[in-house]
Amino acid sequence: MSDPIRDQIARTPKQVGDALRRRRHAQGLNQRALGEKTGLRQATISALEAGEPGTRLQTLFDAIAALGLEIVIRERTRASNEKIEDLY
Amino acid sequence: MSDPIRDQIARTPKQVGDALRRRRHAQGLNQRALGEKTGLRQATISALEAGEPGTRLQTLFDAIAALGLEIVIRERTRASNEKIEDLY
DNA sequence: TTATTATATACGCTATACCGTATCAATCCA
DNA sequence: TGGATTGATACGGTATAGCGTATATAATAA
Repeated sequence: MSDPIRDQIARTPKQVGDALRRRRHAQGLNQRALGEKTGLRQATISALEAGEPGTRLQTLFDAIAALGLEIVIRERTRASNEKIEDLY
Repeated sequence: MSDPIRDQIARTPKQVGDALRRRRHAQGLNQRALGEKTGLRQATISALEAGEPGTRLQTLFDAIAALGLEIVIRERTRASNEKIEDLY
């Protein structure tokens, strides 16, 4: 089964931003460094991590790639429902 | 482990679009119907599925939610690398 | 505290998403 | 073959992302 530690479920841009920020910190990078790896401004990384809903998909995938991540699209599960709700 | 049938790996907006289109078809919906569920135009669904890189994150999550899906962010794996490369 | 680093925010600019509406093109069946 | 459905594309409009640059605030270390 999937790894609940390293697999981050996201249903909103905000949750995506939070997950990316955790990954970036785990790699010891600051926003400027990630910006350099992706060709994006530090301010753009800031907006992405803040969960700005208007962020472009390309911006997300630029960050995903630079952090060595990938996205999985799957059906919502009961288990993941519960975990998500715990966050509120 | 994760389900390779239902879990769709995406590293690009195009792959996201392809995955969403498969899910929509599996649910017997057309773009207009999904547009109504999400409050988006049929043309916007078309662009999302076409993998337009400028698509807004909110648009993605509107569709994700309407299709009963969720996103997982995880580290790239060797296995998933191979699967992705097989597509080309 | 003070210096340093990290992140958030601002301004003017260009590019483009998404809107409503409409049409065109392709696919599907009867 | 021909009508219906589906998806792609167009136009003028408004809203906003991301740009370079700069600064302000926040967090951390000395």
